[in-house]
Amino acid sequence: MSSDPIGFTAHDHTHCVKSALAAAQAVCIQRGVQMTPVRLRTLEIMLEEHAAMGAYDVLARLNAEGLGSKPPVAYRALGFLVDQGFVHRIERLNAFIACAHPEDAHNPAFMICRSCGTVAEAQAQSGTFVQSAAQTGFQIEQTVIEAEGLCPSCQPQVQP
Amino acid sequence: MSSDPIGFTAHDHTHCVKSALAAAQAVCIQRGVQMTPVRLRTLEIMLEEHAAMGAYDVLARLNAEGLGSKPPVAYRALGFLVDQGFVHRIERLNAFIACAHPEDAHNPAFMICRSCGTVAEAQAQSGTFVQSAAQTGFQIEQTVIEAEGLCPSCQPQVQP
DNA sequence: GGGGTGTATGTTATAACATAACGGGATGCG
DNA sequence: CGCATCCCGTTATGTTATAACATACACCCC
Ligand SMILES: [Zn+2]
Ligand SMILES: [Zn+2]
Ligand SMILES: [Zn+2]
Ligand SMILES: [Zn+2]
Repeated sequence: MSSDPIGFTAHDHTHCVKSALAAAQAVCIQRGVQMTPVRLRTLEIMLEEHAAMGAYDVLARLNAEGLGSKPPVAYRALGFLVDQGFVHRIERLNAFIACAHPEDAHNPAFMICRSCGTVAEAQAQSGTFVQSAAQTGFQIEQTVIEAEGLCPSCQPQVQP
Repeated sequence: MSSDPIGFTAHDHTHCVKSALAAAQAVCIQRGVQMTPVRLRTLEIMLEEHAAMGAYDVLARLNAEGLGSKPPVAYRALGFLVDQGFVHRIERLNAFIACAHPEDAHNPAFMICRSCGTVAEAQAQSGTFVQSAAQTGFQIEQTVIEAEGLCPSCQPQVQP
């Protein structure tokens, strides 16, 4: 049983990988899309790592297991997982991360620590930005909400 | 006198380039930083174009005028302009765009039309996302707010 | 079984984006 | 002058992403 950080708080992590994989497979069956070995293993890697990974990092892991060595292999698997909502893309980092709560559809938002690189997923709420977009007649299909800063662990301590 | 789209509405555009350049130069003097020829011309290009441009697009324009042909020239000039707030980076597009209202410091937000590529700049307001970030103790330094969708001109018309 | 269709993979090559590192010229200052 | 700093130019390389083409396989229909 491992205890790894998710978000910025520690949590038991071993079982959630397995359950997330099982849930994803169930969703794929329900949607009539295929969770193939490469896609499944890619998702498993993302879940185990539980951190932002570049496509080439993922590719290296896949390659080490004989599942493909060329960029399109990783990009296609990641593209599928992003389309299905199991993985999110972090534009700011040109990287990917497993969804922290894939239960239901959502607009993700991220907090990226510039010091330790940890990425936490939150919910994006519709603020005045979305309202003003609607006012101008712009039809939003997708939003990118990413905040960069310092996570609690990386902030300078006030009292020594 | 030209009339080009800014945001999603037409507007007179000729004079605002000159005034924005003058304003930027004044700000540089005030801050004690140098608005050099390469930087100035880069900003002018961004203002004239008034659209998201890749660094290599900018570089091509600079090169055509003998102002530099190698990537670092463009990236350095753009980096300076971004640091000073005259230009914003669009993460989603790996591109840059001149600030639409550089008068005062602000957190920009963007609406990106996936059909025609137009990018409009809006103001990012602190919504519940920022609040929840504060709750978790995350200290935000910078935000990326980008919406992708269809601009008014590119939406399918309801009535023929 | 043969033939058509669609999806997923594998592979090559290249496009597109970005930076490290070095050297040189201008400027300012003690 | 000697030195620091900033800006610029260039070489080389690193990093991220996709176009384009070929192959494999499952599936359905006849
Ligand atoms: Zn998510
Ligand atoms: Zn941190
Ligand atoms: Zn702006
Ligand atoms: Zn449009």
